[in-house]
Amino acid sequence: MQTDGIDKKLLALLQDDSKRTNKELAGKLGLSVTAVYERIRKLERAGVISKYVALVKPEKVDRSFTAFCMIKLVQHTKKNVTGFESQVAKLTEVLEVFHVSGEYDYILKVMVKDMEAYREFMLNKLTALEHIGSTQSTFVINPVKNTTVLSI
Amino acid sequence: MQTDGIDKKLLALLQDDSKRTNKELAGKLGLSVTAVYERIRKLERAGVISKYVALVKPEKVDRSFTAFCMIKLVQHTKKNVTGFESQVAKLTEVLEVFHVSGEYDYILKVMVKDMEAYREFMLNKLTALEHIGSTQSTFVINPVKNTTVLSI
DNA sequence: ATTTTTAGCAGGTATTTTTTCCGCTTATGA
DNA sequence: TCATAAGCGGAAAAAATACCTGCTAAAAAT
Repeated sequence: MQTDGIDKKLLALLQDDSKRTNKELAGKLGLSVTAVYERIRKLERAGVISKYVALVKPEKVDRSFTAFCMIKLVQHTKKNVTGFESQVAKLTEVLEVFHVSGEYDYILKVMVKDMEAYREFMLNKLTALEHIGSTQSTFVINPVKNTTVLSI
Repeated sequence: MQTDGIDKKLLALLQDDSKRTNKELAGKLGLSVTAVYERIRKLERAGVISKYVALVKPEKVDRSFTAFCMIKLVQHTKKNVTGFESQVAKLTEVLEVFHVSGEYDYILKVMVKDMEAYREFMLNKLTALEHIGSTQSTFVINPVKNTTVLSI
């Protein structure tokens, strides 16, 4: 499918606040409510919009300690890779996992309550996984920006 | 405010899919529609739920090339830091910016179309910023997990 | 060049959902 | 023990979504 300028604006608005009503969107876009409705349905069906979610403030639920954990595997067999990936993806403290180029194999973004919780996470959850060679942790001093918005 | 077990379940459900109706939530939680409605309002007012957003699939809008960019500043004066932070936060290609401990000062998550777009971004946008000492880029080979859900 | 087809949109309506109101019950504290 | 407040359920009102019909303009076909 192709997205025109109106679709781009619509996506920007919905990425910023998905609770806007079709009426409000129609006003901002200069369209009728029906037109907005159909454009949104089309974007959903095409998979451009993958889901709608509520975002929770980390500090309100004791998850404001963020760390990046870089990981090297011991050996890169296919079995090791898929095994490690499926296991690490299950850890709820780990919000993001990326297989990356460079010195380390994986970058993990981990969110927990505090340093003590991070220590426990490393000890009992992460290093309990098989195939891990070495790790290196980098701690977030200040989250300057953290958005889900893709500017299109 | 304090959140009980039902609130935790409710937050889990809304973080997964904010389009669930109060009726559906009421069924899953064993409450009335009104009770669900009031719990959600309370979580919103307390700032536990910060916002509702639509998530867009990167590959559908030509933003599936992801890189982490580590940055060192030339000098750590307060002016440099706040200047750099406010400028880098404006770049739409940069979804996340963290001031971190360790060898580098900042970690950026950058999403663009492809390597060529990344090269242009580095050349024209990022290194155009003042105060940057050195950078190091790490490229994502495979995004294994990428969620916004805080498990509470 | 003319007709046919299709895509996108507006207006109206039915359906669903959200929001509000009211009263009941239970826990809390004076 | 009584007063107060918090949380909940049910019902009604308000609002939003989903659907239907028909119009128009652009694209495709003859």
